[in-house]
Amino acid sequence: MGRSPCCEKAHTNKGAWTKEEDDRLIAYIRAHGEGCWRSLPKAAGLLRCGKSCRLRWINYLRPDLKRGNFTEEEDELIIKLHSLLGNKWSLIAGRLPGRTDNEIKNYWNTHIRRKLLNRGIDPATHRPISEASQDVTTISFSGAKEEKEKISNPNGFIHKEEKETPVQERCPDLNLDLRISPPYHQTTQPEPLKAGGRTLCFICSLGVKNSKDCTCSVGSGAGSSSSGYDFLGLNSGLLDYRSLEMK
DNA sequence: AAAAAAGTCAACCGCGAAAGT
DNA sequence: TACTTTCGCGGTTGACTTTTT
Repeated sequence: MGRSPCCEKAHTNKGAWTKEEDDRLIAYIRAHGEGCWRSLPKAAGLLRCGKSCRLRWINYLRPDLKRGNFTEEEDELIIKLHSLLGNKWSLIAGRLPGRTDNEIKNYWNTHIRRKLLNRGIDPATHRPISEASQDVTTISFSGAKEEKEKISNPNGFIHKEEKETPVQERCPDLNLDLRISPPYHQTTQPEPLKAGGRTLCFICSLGVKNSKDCTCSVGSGAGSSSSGYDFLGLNSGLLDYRSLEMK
């Protein structure tokens, strides 16, 4: 079987977009809106695959993009959100108007990681590096472990003992590769989060705008991300970690 | 001034989930 | 229910720029 390609690769351009291609894409989306990305290139007269068009539009051409340097407030928000959500860049981007997941991901990898390391904080675990290297080991999740090993052994050398001795994780709080739900059987609808005196469903608590999965009707229209809700309970401490079950 | 190294970021790739049939 | 198609996401690459030697 296998997955069919999203477009005919033989007849598509790759690499950097030209001004003309940008103009065509902008003009088409202005006229017809964002729609079927698969058919868009042909309809717009572009020799690009739909995926490429989507990416170009979302990450670069969208009129509501901010661009420019990140502010200190944005930095701190990204760090906070990353500590809660991990590498869920699209969710993080959803909380930063005008920023894209790709932009935030790049910014994290180039700036914030270093910034946290300079502060002595492990960017993977958001804990002090000294603590992380002493007694915290992520069990059986290679990505997180490799990250830790990189931090504690910057030259890449890994001690055999460290590598082979499983150590119980002391504070397994925010490794979002895990189901961070306690043994918990939900027989009825989970109690929604409350923020600012209003009730939020899980979808809205993550800042997902206009989701069809929204059960509280807050996410649509004027009430969502721009209204100053305390998403994730960052400010109010209302975060219910059971609601952050990721996988 | 030139070469090498490091940093940046747009774009690509492959996968999983959702939607459609 | 099974299969196919499309979309969206996160990881990675590589071209380009900037800084250092």
